[in-house]
Amino acid sequence: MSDERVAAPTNQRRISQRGIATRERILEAANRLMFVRGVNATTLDDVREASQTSKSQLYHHFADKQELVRALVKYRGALVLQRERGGLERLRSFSGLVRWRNALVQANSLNNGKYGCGLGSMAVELSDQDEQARSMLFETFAAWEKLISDGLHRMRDSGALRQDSDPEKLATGLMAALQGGYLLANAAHNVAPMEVALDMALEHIKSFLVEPSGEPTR
Amino acid sequence: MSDERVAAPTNQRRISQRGIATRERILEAANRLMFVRGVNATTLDDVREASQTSKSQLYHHFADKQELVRALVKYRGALVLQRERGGLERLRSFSGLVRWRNALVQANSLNNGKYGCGLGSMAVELSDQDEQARSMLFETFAAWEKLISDGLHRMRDSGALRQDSDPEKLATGLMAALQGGYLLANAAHNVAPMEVALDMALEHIKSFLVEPSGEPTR
DNA sequence: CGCCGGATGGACTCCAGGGTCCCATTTTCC
DNA sequence: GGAAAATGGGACCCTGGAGTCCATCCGGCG
Repeated sequence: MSDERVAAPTNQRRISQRGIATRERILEAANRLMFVRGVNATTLDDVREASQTSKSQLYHHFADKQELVRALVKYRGALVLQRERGGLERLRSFSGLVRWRNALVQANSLNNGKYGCGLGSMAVELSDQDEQARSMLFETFAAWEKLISDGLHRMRDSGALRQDSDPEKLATGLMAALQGGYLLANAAHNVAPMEVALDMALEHIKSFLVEPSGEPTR
Repeated sequence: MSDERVAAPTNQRRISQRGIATRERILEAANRLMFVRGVNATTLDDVREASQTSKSQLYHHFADKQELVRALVKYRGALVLQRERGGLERLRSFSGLVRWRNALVQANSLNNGKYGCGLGSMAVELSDQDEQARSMLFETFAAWEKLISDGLHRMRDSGALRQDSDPEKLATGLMAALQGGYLLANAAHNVAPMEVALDMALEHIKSFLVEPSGEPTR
């Protein structure tokens, strides 16, 4: 592709603070709306209204709706990774994982399980209709899983996890449990399935601890 | 709402063989198209064309698109449950679970992980925009999980599974792993994550077997 | 064999929502 | 201060796609 267009915030064009702020406001509004209604069910007029901007600004900052959505994928991905970095960067012990699990469950319980995972929902909605979005989401999932597997690697290196454990696979399993948990919780409007799913994954990881701290799970 | 309309295939109105066949053709086409493109990205004209019918027939059999979608939720739910009943009804051993896992993985690998689970995708796409669809999907997931937990109960009763195992929770965990696996596989266009996720869940169940058949997982 | 109501074809309506345009205002830079 | 570009407001255009309508066809039944 010799396409000059860059998904990143316009690079060569002069851009002011005000412009950046507007762009940010649009993304923030799109993020909120598309989180609760889904991408396809959210109209540009909704976004325009919620962001207190106008059509011309939407199209000034984004070529079309697809570009806005792609920008949102980046935006949301960055938010999630930033949040997750906070919770996982220093992961060194099993109890750290439990704390991480609790934070996710609590956050989701505030919505009674509704809406699911910002990334997971987009992945389902977009994977079959926008290859570029799909691949960005894939990358984001990979980065997220890496945060987890890095933590597990640290645990293995420090002797907490058995040498024959496979941090990458454990991380993938945990991520799948998380996403599946989000999905079932959303369908049920209830966090319970998400808890069960995460507990299963943690239990599985626990089984690789060098000295199991007591009984398997609850 | 004292609305008399019933979602079920028209009950009182007389209906001919030909009519039934047409209705079926429409659902079948909608099923196919919406599976690969998603519900919202599929138009009624697409369905009309693919089913070799006409607008008047679509609206003869379904009040509007939403009703068609709800009918599809039922239709697809019935298909999945029927298929799953085949694979799970006689589940009595761990190796039966493994066979079940393999069948799902193989089916999904035919698409390189694309499209995900027919029910899971709908759950994500519809849960936030159609309460009725959401609740039907929830019921279907519950029935599906019950097929699994019934099998696990049989295993527990026969002494294969430990008495202190919780078939319902194990089934939920397995379902979450399956759905999360579908989701990640779809984002990756690759079945691998689904395999890892299912293996994790099976490993977890294995840990409740009365006599573990060897080493934990691979 | 003619009648009736369901089944069907397909043209037509209508509007939500994506996308364009033009002019006003503000900022930036010389 | 003023030209040029960025930012902004919002009316307008236009198409896709949902939903309507009616003439015709068919098949079972008296």
